[in-house]
Amino acid sequence: MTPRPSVLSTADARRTTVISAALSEFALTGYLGTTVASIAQRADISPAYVFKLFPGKEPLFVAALEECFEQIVEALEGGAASADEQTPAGVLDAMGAAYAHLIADRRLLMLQVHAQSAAEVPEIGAALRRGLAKITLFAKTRSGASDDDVQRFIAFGQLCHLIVTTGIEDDGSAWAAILNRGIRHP
Amino acid sequence: MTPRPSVLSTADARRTTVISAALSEFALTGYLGTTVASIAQRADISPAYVFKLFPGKEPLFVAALEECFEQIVEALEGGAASADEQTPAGVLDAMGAAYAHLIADRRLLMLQVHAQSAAEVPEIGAALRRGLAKITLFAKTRSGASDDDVQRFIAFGQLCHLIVTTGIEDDGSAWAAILNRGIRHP
DNA sequence: TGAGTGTGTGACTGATCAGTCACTGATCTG
DNA sequence: CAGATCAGTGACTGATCAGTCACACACTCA
Repeated sequence: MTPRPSVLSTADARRTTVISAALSEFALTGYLGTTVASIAQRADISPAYVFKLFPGKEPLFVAALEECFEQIVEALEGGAASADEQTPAGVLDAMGAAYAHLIADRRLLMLQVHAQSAAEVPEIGAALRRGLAKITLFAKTRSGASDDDVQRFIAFGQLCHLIVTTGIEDDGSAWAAILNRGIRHP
Repeated sequence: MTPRPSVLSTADARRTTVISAALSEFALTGYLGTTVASIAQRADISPAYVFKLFPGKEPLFVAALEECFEQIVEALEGGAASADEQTPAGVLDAMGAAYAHLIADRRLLMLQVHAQSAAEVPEIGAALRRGLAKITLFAKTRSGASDDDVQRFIAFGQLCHLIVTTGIEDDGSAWAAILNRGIRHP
């Protein structure tokens, strides 16, 4: 794209850019559906250099997924901090609202869905479990809610993913309305 | 495989076999990760003939997904019929148990997960919505439960999908135990 | 029996893509 | 300034795969 890089970056700075580009691209087209070339293009570097920064496509996906979960936990932290009432229910609700707000652009949500589909790849499955563990434990310890409530929190998060992937947020038909009940989406 | 087909099948019978093979293969490796050749091999025919029976890979996935939802609704029907008490809660619970039993082999569950990941493909997204609509409406009308209860039914189904794709059914760690609470899996 | 129809395949093609390699040019250090 | 190190790329390869096509073999029925 840019004819010549006027200034060279450090490899670490590039890696950050590439992870961000990878997050966007993988979220759009999934693990197998995304080419390293498309990530490189979004990051404004050559495909060859992507392979010099990361050992392969799979570690790149894992890095993007880890970044994704980091951003989610951050958002949950922020939400919890700004909860009106610091009761278990209040905090959990505020975290739900923060999550709903965070996934407005759908990148973080879609990447999780694609990761589930690619979980047979050992490293991806492991990264998914680590992220899920982080979120679950954080929700539990930060809110102090019961195990049942935390489970429900995650379950409705998954329902939210289904609603978005199927694109029925604004579907008014009877069945869609049942699933959309009380789900926040900005 | 078989050196020569001793007897020819009708195209319709072959189509049924191919759809079943496609269901298994797509469930294992997803939409993009599955080759038509692997489906053909499982169905014991040549890849070329698969393309004579179906116009392409995508319609084949859609057919498999439709078969998947048909089997699920059937199972829910069976479960509901055998409910101990025909109250909304009783019927919904029996349907949950039937679903848990049905997805023991994970093919139907994994195909749904992969379909979510491939929902950007218009025909696949549409098939996914149709199936979800069928299940939701059936759960609602057959059980007569409240919208909230039906929504919860679907949400916990999605949680169940997450548990299976991440493989934490038998994980005893604290966070996994929270998600596994009271989830039936045979 | 022979022509027509339906079942089924081997061998190909054209495109795509992860990953490699030899190389260029910029920056840093002594 | 020398030479070492680091950022970055173009051009390639080897493999894979959806889809095609010409053809072969099996049934059917007049």
